[in-house]
Amino acid sequence: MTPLGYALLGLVQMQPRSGYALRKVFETTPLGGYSSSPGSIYPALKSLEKAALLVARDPSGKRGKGEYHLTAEGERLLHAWLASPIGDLGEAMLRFAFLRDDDRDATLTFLDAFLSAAESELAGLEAFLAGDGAKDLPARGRIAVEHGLRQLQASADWARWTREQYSTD
Amino acid sequence: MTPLGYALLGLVQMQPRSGYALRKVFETTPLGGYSSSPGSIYPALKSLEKAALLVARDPSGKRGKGEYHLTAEGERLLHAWLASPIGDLGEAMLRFAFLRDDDRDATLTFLDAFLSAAESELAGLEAFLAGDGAKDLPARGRIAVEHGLRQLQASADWARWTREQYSTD
DNA sequence: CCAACCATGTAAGCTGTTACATGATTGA
DNA sequence: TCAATCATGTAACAGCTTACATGGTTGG
Repeated sequence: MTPLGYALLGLVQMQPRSGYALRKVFETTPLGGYSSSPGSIYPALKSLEKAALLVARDPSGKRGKGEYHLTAEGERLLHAWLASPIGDLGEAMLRFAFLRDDDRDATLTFLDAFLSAAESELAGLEAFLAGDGAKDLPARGRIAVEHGLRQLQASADWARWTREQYSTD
Repeated sequence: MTPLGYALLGLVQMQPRSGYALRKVFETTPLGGYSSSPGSIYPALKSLEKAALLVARDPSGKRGKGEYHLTAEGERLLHAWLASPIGDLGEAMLRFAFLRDDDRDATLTFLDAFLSAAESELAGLEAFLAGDGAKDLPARGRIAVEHGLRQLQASADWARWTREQYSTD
């Protein structure tokens, strides 16, 4: 399963949509970073259908092939993904976008894990700068790494800020 | 040309290196994000060689195939890339890492362009949040977009901070 | 001498990009 | 009626990932 696949499952879970409607979401929102154009979305939908994670139903009138719905298996897979340990921070943000709105516990757990991951990556970059590995990079490389540090700090800040919004205690 | 290709050209321009040495750089620095393992690097080197952007020379002793050097064409292409207009910010950071250390003008030009690009993306995200496009995203989607805003702000801050370091006036 | 590292590759498979193709329907 | 948009696809190609394969050399 690719990120695009999970994004499609997540959008369909929010509400059943046709392939075209899904395509539009990617064209008109920042989700667009995960795809572009029919050439990726339709084949991806087809493969999700073949894997029995989605089904197309109820063509209204005779146009198109109807709207996609999650199968039980698709739902299972989506939730497993949402609950899986955090690896890549970018993928984690995609997951966050599809976390259930009402599940405060899952949200807080996620944010804690996200924060840990960001802090651990931060520590890694700092160790790299402190060590001698940086000698293989050009002089500008260190400044580029500084950019990475700031990005990770922003991620960590976001996690702390968001956590406060969600914790009622 | 892929980002990996440019990264290889840039590293070779810094100093001639063998395929193995290049591989090590990717394994031990944050540049690793652009590649992984022999399966991508060696084929990429081969294609750069076939395109006459790199040549392997001077096998010291009989081990390996020697070190890669830039051809005139390779150097031309690398510099064209370094000077090209900024599209993707991630790719732009890779370029920054390989900008010539002594070229203050190019650096300042780059940083200005980078800042503009970041600010323009910021404006885009803010417009998206203000508009009605956000209705297609789940509730958490807006908070995820907030993360994107913070990332772009961090990029813009980095550019301003770095610009100050480099401007002597 | 044996493990670790030097050093380079190949092959299968999946995904995504780009570009093209098709036909229906709606609004001006 | 003509352009735009709805709606869905296919085909060629490039690139990366994973996994496997192969030998030489150095250090303990």
